[in-house]
Amino acid sequence: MVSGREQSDLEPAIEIIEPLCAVFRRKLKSEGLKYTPERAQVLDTIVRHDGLFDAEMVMAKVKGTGVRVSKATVYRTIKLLQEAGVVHRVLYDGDNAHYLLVYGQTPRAILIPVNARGEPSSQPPLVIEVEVPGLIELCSHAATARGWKLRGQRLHIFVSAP
Amino acid sequence: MVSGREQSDLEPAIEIIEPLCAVFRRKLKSEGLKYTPERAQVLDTIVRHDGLFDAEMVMAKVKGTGVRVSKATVYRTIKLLQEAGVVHRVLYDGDNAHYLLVYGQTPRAILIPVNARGEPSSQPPLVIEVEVPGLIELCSHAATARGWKLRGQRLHIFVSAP
DNA sequence: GTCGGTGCAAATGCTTTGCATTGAT
DNA sequence: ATCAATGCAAAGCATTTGCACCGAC
Repeated sequence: MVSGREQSDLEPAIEIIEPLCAVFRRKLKSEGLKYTPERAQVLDTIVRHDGLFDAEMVMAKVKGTGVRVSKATVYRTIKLLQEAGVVHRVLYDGDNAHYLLVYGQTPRAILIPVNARGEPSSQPPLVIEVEVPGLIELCSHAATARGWKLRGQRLHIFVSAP
Repeated sequence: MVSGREQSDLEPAIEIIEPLCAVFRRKLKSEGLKYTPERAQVLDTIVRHDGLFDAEMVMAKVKGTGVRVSKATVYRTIKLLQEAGVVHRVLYDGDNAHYLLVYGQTPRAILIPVNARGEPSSQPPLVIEVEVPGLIELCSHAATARGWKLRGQRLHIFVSAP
């Protein structure tokens, strides 16, 4: 039980929307782009959504707010957010792209439900925080040993019903 | 320098094509499907290719062998190979699906070159074997703790030029 | 008042599918 | 001989783009 939280899946978002918004606005300004109500609404919707999301989800949630945003703008805004480093694209099955809001730390792992054949199931994937001791050092070593620089890592864990 | 190997990128494939082919034929037979020259050629081409591949690569390589195989058949065969557990689909950027030949063990990690912005670069990803001590136990624990069974895991390591 | 932004619809590109013909068992 | 497989071309689908009008700076 978490103390002092009324709406557990909304509160965390509120706390981080300001810095994220600041990063986004800074990126826009630095490129002579504009902070429009549509872009604000898309970012807000994404921040309030916990876990992975895709363009369709954002479309649907934005529609609920009364702000009208087109498909094209959703895609265009997500791309801008990626460039700002606020959103990462995560592909975990064959249908469509999913995205992940990141603030500061990159999340540790994604649980991806699959069926017995290893095909993605209809269940949504789950972003989890798994502490893998020494993982970053190990990845960093693997990268530098091959002449690269580590930019990030993500662990995909495929799971099925027991 | 590897001793006793004349064609380093072809030899390993030769050793494993037989068991893989056997698995594939067993799967086909068990479902009343047929082992056709086209399917044989696609599997052979994939086995001879080291690392990740996509449909286009297979198309191009098959074309070089003289056996004529259509795009549709390549896709259909890859799907069958996935069902047989011989090929895994791996998505690492937004353009098209890539696949990985697996025999026995699941490979450890994939190095994914990205640019400074985190976007996928034009460089092809690299399948590497990284030993992460305790990783499987850790994934297994993360899965079972949430009521799932571990089916596999894959580490994506994002790298860029130093 | 200027650009850049938006919505719409058309375009794109990978992947899948319907259908008539071909071929493995 | 039968029933599935193939090739082709058309269909599907997520994502992108061109363009005319709109609005943030």
